[in-house]
Amino acid sequence: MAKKHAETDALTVEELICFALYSANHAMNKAYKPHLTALGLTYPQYITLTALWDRDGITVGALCDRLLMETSTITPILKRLEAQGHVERKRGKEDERQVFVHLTASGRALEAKAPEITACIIDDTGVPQAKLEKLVQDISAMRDSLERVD
Amino acid sequence: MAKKHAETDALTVEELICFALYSANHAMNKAYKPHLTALGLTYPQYITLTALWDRDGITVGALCDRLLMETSTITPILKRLEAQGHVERKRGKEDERQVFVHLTASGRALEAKAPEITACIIDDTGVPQAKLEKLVQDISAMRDSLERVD
DNA sequence: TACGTTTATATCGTGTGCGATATTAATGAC
DNA sequence: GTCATTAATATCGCACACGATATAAACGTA
Repeated sequence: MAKKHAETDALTVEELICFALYSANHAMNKAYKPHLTALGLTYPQYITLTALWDRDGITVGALCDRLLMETSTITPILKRLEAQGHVERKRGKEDERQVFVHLTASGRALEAKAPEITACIIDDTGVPQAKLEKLVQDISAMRDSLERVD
Repeated sequence: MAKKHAETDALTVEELICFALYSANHAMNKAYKPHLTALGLTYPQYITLTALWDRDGITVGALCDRLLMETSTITPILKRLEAQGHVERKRGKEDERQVFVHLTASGRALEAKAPEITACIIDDTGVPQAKLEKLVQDISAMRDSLERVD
C-alpha cells in the first residue's frame, strides 16, 4: 500500500509525474541505444529522421513544430545528419529565409530498419499493445495540456 | 479515427511511445521552468533536491541509484547545488571513497516551496488526480521494465 | 606487506536542449 | 524606394546526460 501524505507534505520523487517522465525518458533512450549505435545514430537524430520519413522535404521550422523543439536544437542535429549523408538542406526559391530538409537515399534507406527496432522496444516496455496505445494517448494529451499553459 | 498501418509500415513519430515520453518530458520541463527560475534552480537540480528532501545525508552513489542517473551527471549537479549553498558534500570517515550529501538550511528551506509548485503542475497537466496517479504507476512500471532489459 | 582487483567518485569529450542574440530575407508604412 | 519591423534560421553560452577514462581508497591473496 502506498504511503499517505497530508496535503502540505511534499511528494516523494518517485510519486511525482515529472520524475516518472524524466526517468522513463532516460530509460527509453538507453533501450534504443544499442539499436541506434549500430546505425551510427543518436536518439534525437533517430526521432528527427522518423518525422522526415513520414513527411519529407519540409522546412526547418515545420520540423521544429512537429517535434516541439527549438531551432537551436534542431539545426545542429540536421548538420550532423547532413554530415553523415542522411539529409540535404536546400534554401527556398521564393523565400530564401526558409531551408527545406530532404532525405537522401541513405536517409530513406534507414526507414527499413525502424519496424524491427520499434517491435523490440515495444517488447521491452512489457506493456501489451492495446494498453501501450492508450498510454501514448494519455501521455500525449498531458503533453498537449502542458504546452497550452505558457 | 486513427490511421491504420500494415505490420511492415513504420509508425508516425506521434504514434511512438518514445516520442510521447520525449516530448512530454520536454513539455514538463518547460512547465516547471518559471517556478524553478524564480528559485534559481534548473529542472534536474530540483529533482535532485526532491530526492534529498526525502532522504538526506546519503552517498552520491545512493543518490544515483535513486534517480537512475550516472555519477558523471550527478556530480556536476551537486557541485552547482553546493556552489549555491543548498548542499554540502562530506567524505565518509570509515570509507573515504564515499561522499555523503547533506542539505544545508537553505536547501531544506526550499522544500516548503515544493507543494505549491506541484499543485500548479498537476493542474497544468489537465489530468485528474486519480488518473494521474495511475499514469505515474503505468509509466514507472514501463520504465522499470525497460531498465531490466540491458 | 606487497600488489592486483574491485569500488566510489570525479573528469573529459560529444551531443543534445534552450534562451538570448545575430544574421539575412521578406514585409509594411510612408 | 527607404527604413523600421517582422520572420526564418543560425550561433553562442550554459547545463545536462552518458560512455570512457582517471583517481584514490578499500580489499583480497599470496
